[in-house]
Amino acid sequence: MAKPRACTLADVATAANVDVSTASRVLNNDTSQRVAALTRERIVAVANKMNYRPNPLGRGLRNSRTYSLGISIPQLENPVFAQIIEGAEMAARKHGYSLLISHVKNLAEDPGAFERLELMNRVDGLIVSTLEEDKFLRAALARTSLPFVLVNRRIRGIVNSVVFDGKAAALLATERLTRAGHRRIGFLAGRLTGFNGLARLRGYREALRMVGVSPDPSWVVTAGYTAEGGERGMYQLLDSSAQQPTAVVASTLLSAAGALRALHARGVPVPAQISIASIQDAAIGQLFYPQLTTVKLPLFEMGSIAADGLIAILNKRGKVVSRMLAPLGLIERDSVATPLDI
Amino acid sequence: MAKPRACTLADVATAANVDVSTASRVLNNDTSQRVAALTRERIVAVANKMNYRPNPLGRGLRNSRTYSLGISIPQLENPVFAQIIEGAEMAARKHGYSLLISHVKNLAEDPGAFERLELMNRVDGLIVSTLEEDKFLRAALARTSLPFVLVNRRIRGIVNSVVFDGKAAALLATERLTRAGHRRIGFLAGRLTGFNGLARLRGYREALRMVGVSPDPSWVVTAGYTAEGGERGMYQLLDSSAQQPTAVVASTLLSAAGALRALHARGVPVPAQISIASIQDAAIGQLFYPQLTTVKLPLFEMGSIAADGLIAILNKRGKVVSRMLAPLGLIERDSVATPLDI
DNA sequence: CTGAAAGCGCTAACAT
DNA sequence: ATGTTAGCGCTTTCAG
Repeated sequence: MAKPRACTLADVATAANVDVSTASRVLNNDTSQRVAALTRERIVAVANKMNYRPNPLGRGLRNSRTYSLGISIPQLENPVFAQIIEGAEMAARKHGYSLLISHVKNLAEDPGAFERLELMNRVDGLIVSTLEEDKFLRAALARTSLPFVLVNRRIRGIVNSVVFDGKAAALLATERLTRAGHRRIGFLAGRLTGFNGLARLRGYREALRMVGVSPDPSWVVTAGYTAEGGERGMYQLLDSSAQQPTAVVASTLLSAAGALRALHARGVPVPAQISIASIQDAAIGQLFYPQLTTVKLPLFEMGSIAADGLIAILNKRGKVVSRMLAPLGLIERDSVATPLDI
Repeated sequence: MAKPRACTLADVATAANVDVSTASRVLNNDTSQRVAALTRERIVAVANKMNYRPNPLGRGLRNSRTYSLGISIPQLENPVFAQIIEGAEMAARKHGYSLLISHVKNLAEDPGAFERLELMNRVDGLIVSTLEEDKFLRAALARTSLPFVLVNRRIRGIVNSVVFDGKAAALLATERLTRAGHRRIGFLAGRLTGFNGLARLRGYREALRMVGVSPDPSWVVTAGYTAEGGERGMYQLLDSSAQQPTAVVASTLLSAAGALRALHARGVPVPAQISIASIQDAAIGQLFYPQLTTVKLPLFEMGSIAADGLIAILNKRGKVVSRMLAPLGLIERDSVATPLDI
């Protein structure tokens, strides 16, 4: 109802019969100087009644801060990133920060993306989620002097990062398959280099070793982070191996979906002939056919921890944020069955 | 490479041996006062060399503008909205604006969402995409004095809106089905009130009339905008009608996906026994099984036109933006076949 | 054609 | 315990 006329600190101060500086002190809980309890209450009351909101521009100009964080996301259409964004947004808002979502499609071709966020948008810090190779990420990061934290990525020499335990996640997914009786299990890797790719590969291998299987190298295939990659990878698995796998672990939801598409195209029944378990979950996992059995990841938490940590660093309340979160467990749906030939 | 030291207008002015006011005039193409061609070139050259970017805070404080637009989105996980966002972001960036994406889940429970965007984030204008009922939307809009444009929504008394031609889209989808020979066609409506719901319903009816069919009311079912809604709607269609439809038009991708799930659960083969055509397309349309035949919508364009128009209004270069865009055509995939009983 | 100066809203060092 | 003041970076009268 109340027409939100721009109400400034000066308005509040006048109405409360104090100087702006006093009002500022009170409203910022400045402890360095005491102010009479009565005055304080009066100011707070007036500010509330007038629905005062500090102008982030004035405040930002003064403090050289914008109270906004940038989050760089590689795929807007991928629902998995929506969870990271939601987590980051919630945490940012809790601290009075806002979140600028930036769709950074290709760091290799556009290495100035972060620099733009710094120079043009003046965000105070960066939450970086990316699928790019290390060298491109490093190059883009080198162009900015902004504090940042990596989400779902760990690279040498960069300490601020929030990741999930990829090995544990892959182990969970693969174990689900071995538990069902599978022994010839394919692996759709995102990439076979770097922390993320390697961790998941190790989890996959360990789960196989635990049941006495030494994985055939031809079962491991690079599929990238798209449905097309998953589809190609699945075809490769179907065509190349003498001993066709009876089950597949997919590194991401999208590659699992792509694999499903390849399987449908070939008329391979899932899970009757080939089972699939995916690392990563999102609501659409329930919309594929069959509905995907997945490992649920703490994506929301990663986003919120990254934002929390970044804000702590900005406010000198923290020095680093380096976390590895455990997967949230297995979501049993319909893409896993016992192998035919057991 | 270049460490982006914060370079201010004063720095540029000093380096170019002019006053900040002159530099400001040149860099803003201020035509009200002429400045020597030589000085102008010198300033521009220096600004480029120093990689000068105006500080949006200083500029914003002075002009009471933030040069940022807010876009309110009801579902972050729904890939369809990603296209609107991308369009809006592109257009905003082209004009030097940035886009603040705000996930507004529930306007009914949180009618202050837009007001917050105005007061706390100080965006200059709002692009509003929502699935809420008119009255909640109106209530939330009434709380803010920001200029706004509705995307994918047209309601009485509000002129700024960018929509697609829902009737044409529904017609396209339904016609695809009648062309295949279907006559008993169900319709999963989002809602049966308001511009959007009604337009699509009309398109559906018209397509049926064109082949001499008067639609049975029991074929039309309200499914909302979620997969769950689509699933429920499909069950309803399957169970309630004496004359079960041989095909279904879904108002949205998500409701189509939900319908698919219901059909799979009942063991109904798609498209052999029941065909589906969906209004709305996104990349995941190719990941469902069967891959969905859809009507492609100008979602990206709607986002960019909305942003363009809003910025024009903010800069007094325009008064209103009111557009209805034609659907982008039918994407033929695998969810439509000829009916069994023809 | 260019410079000087005020002021947007806010905070913090410095008075009182 | 509270007020005064300067200044963050920018644009825009107003002078010259």
